[in-house]
Amino acid sequence: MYTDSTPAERILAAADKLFYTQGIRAVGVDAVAAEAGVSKRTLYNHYPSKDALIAAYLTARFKLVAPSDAPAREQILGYFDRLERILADGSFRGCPYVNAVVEIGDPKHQASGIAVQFKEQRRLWYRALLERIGVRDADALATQLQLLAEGALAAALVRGDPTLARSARAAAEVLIENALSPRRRTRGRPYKPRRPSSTP
Amino acid sequence: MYTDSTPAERILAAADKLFYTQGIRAVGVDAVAAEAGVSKRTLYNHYPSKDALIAAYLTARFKLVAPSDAPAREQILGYFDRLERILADGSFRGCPYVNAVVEIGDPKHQASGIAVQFKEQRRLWYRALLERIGVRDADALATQLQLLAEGALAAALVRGDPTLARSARAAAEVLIENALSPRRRTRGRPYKPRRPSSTP
DNA sequence: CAGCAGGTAAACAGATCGGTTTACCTATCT
DNA sequence: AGATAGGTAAACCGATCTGTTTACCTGCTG
Repeated sequence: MYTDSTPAERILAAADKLFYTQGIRAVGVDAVAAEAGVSKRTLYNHYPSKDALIAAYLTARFKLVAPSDAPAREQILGYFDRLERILADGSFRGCPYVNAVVEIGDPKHQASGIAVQFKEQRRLWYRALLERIGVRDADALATQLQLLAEGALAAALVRGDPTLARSARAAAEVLIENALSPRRRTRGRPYKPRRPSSTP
Repeated sequence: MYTDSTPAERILAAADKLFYTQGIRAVGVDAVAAEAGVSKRTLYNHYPSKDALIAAYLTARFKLVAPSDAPAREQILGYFDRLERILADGSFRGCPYVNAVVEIGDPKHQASGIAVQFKEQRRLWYRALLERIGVRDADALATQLQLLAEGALAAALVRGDPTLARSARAAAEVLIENALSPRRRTRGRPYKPRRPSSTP
């Protein structure tokens, strides 16, 4: 398995597959070595510890969104479309960074730092595109769009429903639209007398 | 510790504390028994297996949102305010249901079903309130608000930033507002068939 | 050809896990 | 008083985990 590549590459590919699909704690180094078709000794020659292998696994997942010259708004919404396909994939098992933080527990672990870096990098990707669209407060909106995507990942993991990406996309459209249109109303909105609460 | 209560209660309280703050897989049954001030034999008398204890732990966390006769909109936004306090708490460690699904991995495990039930129950709570407000498509909006809350939990776990709850709340306000106001025509922005973009 | 870097296979060490068993103890109820 | 239910404490079992070690093998390269 994973022939035609260096041992280090095969080990990393095996770790990626097993760590993601089965969980970091559920997979032992023996299983990674076996999947890579490599002896345990060789694995420890390339990665001094399982923690180092975990860090390498997370760093290798650190892929930038492919740059595109499509309209910024389309790029953002296209990301949510891609998300739906990711959620529908049978091997989807949540966000690898969130999972790593959950599984490892220790916030001092290197994995947590890598996760934070990844999330911030992606947030800046949103923000740059939103600035090109010319929305109000691109920074705050970037955070909100990321919350939607993050929520879709977590919720789809629990529910197994890929269409949640479409819900997130629809919400993202509303938020972007709102940040484009002229301010409509001040925050403290007048109190509307509510109906008698007798009937739920 | 946990005196003045039955053994079963003490065991459950200990499991809740340890499972949530340190993770399900990181905590052994010996640790739970010790924390509960109970022998391992007694623990297994009350819960036949660790899996059963996990299920009991998740079920016990199954708390309804306290019913209130405050205006529905206030209740929803108040929930996001409470969320910020939860995220700011030093012992916050993410959503216990998502964490359990991630840590256990197996979708056939009882814990997954409990998690799904909890999420759906909460979604229905949103939906009932939204219907009282009289928004368009309360069902879809309930899902979206839940995505925001879920995203805030996951993002705050990796970033450690409680103000993400405020970002989620602001987004929720916009979405609710949008679902209340009469349909707006998109300003000269005709629908364009979306084109899938490439890799993450 | 000699040497060596880097590989395999497998045993090993020490720890921890879920779960069981043994032996003993103590409060309560008829 | 004596049986019983339910508790403690601790040893034990077999499996599994990370990481190390031993012994051997193989393909380059000077």
